[in-house]
Amino acid sequence: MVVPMKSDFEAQLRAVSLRVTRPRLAVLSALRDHPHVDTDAVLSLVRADHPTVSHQAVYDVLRALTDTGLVRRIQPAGATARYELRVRDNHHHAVCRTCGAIADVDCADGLAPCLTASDDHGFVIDEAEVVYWGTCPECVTHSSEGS
Amino acid sequence: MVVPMKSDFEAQLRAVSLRVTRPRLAVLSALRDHPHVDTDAVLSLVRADHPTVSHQAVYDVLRALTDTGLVRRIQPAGATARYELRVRDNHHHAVCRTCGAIADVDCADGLAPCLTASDDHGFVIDEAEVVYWGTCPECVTHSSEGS
DNA sequence: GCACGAAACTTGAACGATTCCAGAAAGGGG
DNA sequence: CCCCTTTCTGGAATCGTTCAAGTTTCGTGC
Repeated sequence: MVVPMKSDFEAQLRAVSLRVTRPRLAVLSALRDHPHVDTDAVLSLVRADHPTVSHQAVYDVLRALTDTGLVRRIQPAGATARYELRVRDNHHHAVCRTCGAIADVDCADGLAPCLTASDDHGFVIDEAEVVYWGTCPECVTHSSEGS
Repeated sequence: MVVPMKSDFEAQLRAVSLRVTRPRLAVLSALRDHPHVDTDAVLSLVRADHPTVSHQAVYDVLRALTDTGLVRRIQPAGATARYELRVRDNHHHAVCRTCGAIADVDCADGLAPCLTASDDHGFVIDEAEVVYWGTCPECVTHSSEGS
């Protein structure tokens, strides 16, 4: 298993000079077990173990973790923010227009596709984010059943 | 000039069976003159000519126009929704992390880059949206000045 | 040119996600 | 073990967006 354990999270936090706190460890654990969850789901998951954690703490923690790069924020248009543990390979996401489900998608062109814009207008680009919009297998099935 | 005129907007609206109303023409004009504006800016622009237009009307119009494909909604993570007149070439956007400025970027690979995910997990993908995150020329200048 | 039904607009309130604030608690270097 | 700073708690405020009721306007058919 390559799944990070509690102690790993502790090391990761210290590595970016963040204090090791219960809420933070709980959030990291929640994200390890449930990728692509939104803030509310994180809160529920965290409270399963630590009922006293405030929603504000979860917002603070998620912000601190995204700012330091431990966690990646995904925010498809029109949906609430979702989070996943940051992994080095820059993979992208397929988002279902119907139910909002998110799946990981590896880069088509090996690494960092389209990272170099043809004409960048002087922008200094550090990341290319790709969202594949479509319909997930389940919703495809359901909609075809209905026809 | 290839800029659409009022009469063109009228034809476009009729083409998608939408009624031709003053608010709709005003919104289209505003977007023609100011690409990448948010709802609030659209409202201001529209009210310059038609002071009585309600904010709700602008939301309705923008929704109707995006639903019918006349207008494209852009919603970078953490920012409010922005809109631009839909153009056929599927171009993408460079977004400044500092000031939120948006610039059009043509596809690096000719058309529709990365539209085919390597493993789509059964998703039926109809669009690949690419956001280039970085720093715009102005913010680059300002930050280097400060150092 | 006029009336009628449906679509669109106005006004105003409600809503959900996120942020701000002040005070209490807890991490961790000395 | 203490103190200072960071973090957390609780609650209110904010922002963008949407919902709802009633009125106006578009555009088709007479």
